[in-house]
Amino acid sequence: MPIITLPDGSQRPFDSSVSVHDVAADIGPGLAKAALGGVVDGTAVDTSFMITEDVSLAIITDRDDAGLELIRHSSAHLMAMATQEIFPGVQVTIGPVIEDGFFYDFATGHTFTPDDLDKIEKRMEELVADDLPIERIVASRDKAIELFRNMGERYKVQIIEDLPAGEELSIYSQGSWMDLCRGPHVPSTGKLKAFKLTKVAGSYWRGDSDNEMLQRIYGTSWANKKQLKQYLRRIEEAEKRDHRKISKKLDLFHLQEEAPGMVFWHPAGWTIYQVIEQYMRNAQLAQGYREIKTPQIVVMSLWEKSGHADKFGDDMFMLEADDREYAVKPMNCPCHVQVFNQGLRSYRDLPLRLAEFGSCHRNEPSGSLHGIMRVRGFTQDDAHIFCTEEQIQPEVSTFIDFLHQVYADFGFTDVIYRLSTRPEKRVGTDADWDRAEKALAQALDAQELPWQELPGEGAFYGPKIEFSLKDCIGRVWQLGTIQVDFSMPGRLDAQYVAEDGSRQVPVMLHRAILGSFERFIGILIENYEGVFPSWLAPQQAVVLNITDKHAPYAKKVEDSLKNKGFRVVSDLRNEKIGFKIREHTIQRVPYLLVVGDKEVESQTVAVRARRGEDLGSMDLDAFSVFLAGDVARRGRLVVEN
RNA sequence: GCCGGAAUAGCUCAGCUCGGUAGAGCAGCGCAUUCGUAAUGCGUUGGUCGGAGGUUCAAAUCCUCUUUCCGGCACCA
Repeated sequence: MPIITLPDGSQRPFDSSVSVHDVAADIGPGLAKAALGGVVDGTAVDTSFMITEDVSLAIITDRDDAGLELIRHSSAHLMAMATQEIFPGVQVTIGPVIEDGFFYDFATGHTFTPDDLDKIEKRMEELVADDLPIERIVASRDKAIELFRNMGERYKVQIIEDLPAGEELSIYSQGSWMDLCRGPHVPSTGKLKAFKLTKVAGSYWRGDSDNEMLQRIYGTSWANKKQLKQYLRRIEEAEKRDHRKISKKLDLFHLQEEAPGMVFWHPAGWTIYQVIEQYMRNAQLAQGYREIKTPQIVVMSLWEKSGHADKFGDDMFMLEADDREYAVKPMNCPCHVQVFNQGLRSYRDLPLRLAEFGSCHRNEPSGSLHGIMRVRGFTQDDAHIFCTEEQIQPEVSTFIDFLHQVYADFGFTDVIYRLSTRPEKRVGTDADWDRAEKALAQALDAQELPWQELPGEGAFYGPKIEFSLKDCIGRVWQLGTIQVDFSMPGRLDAQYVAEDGSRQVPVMLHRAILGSFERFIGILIENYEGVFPSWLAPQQAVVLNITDKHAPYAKKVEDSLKNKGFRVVSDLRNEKIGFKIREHTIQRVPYLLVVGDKEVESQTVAVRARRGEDLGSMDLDAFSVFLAGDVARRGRLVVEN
């Protein structure tokens, strides 16, 4: 006699056990048809799930996120079925749901082409039209192994073999096709109404590059065609924000074959870079950092001593001169320890915060390069804080505050926080790690930040917090970080004299806020879609004359604003005003200052914002005050577009 | 690094399937126009088709190698 409690609190008693579908039908025929699954006491289940006792139940339809997840998961199965029908011999592996879609990894000698995707998609449509019921079968582990072995599915067998013995497994079937799967799934293939296969790519079996490569087909799937269309449009729009495209239009930088992964900054891009660097320099000074500059190229023996040669040797650019081996620095830390080591340090000097806009080079794998987000030559807003163990937590907390202040100035709010903890191979005692991880976790918790732990992902020398942001199409990029290091100061003989006169090894905190200027600017471009707030805009205003006779006045306006420190040019070309406005609007110049007879006469400028808004006429002082206010606001307001 | 795709004028792209002397728009340059808030008109320059080999009477087009880029995977100190 199960009594079922629905999300609205109402209760329905039943005489005997019922399926989720039965309950939906009892509520209404519309819901029965729309039901894709259910949530029973917090667990997602199929519509066929039998309820035998008192439970709470929510019916899942395509209006719920959970419904979309079912649709995507079942879409992955549908794709796998279609693929195996068209390409016999293809083996299935895994096919999970991902953001906005799904993928399935196949093992096959055949290479999937875009044409194949069309064929598979077509077959999927047919299978949807057949409205095949999707059924759940429970089998023992041994039976499942036998079943998939007979089907020739070697990868599935491996997956099952890794599950605990004696476990009951579920197998889902649709028509003649079946797959091992935890489920749940939608009740029939007819529930899948709007999907599209988007791309094919390689992927390693079990994510391990030592294993064979599989072929992954990605797809997206939605509740209806309209949603699918909206999604495709959203992606199309998002791709317009791509920093590689915008940088060409705005002439910010370029990359070329002769220097893969290294940026050629153009005047406009370098202006942005310089503004950011100067901002960070001032901000760090205010936070008690001291700026230093250390060598680009250092002999190998230092990298051997620091441990870099051993662990990252393959990624370092080496060179030889006068029979000595050198490496271009991949990181700044060993050099910073050299600065720390000059002279005798006292506990009174701690925490000592040494900052450098350090240019680093790493020979990153060719396939990992990506615009200016992942490059081989980059500059970090790097700093190392030498401190005592007791100072770790306050330093980390202060740092997080500082980072938030900086990100707010750049208009970033959706920060992803991650704490990477001790890896298997590590240095330092467990007690050290306990304290360091706790210090980092407490610093995050103290600010009530939502963070995710990445167990085992810490550096060998200590745990770290990563601060990441997403790019235009949702790829996550790490920008800021703070890492605790118990190892390097000792390896490189850093010491200070403690209060009791003993020699102690300091702890070192590695930290960066922007991460690298290159990646940060890449994210910034995509975030603003090239419409930079005034404080970052390469040109803050352009003076436009109506005809030649207004040129001297335009020049005067330009000079006057330049003298006040603004980035201003005048466009005195013999072109119609509409033409010039169009060009500079496309170039995203925040303010266009038009000068004609009226303005010369009244000694003003007619101000137009890049969005097209007419801000009216102002005299130069008024405009200067206005622009200065705009600049001072930085990115803290949502900018116009 | 691995799997797949791509590379043609400064930019965006067509031509490649089926080999027969390389094309458009924009930009640039010249001339005219002196104009009030997102494209004035006319004329015109410009490419050994990423690079190296090969097949062929003939290669942007077919084949091989290679570089770089793009999408994933792996990596990311």
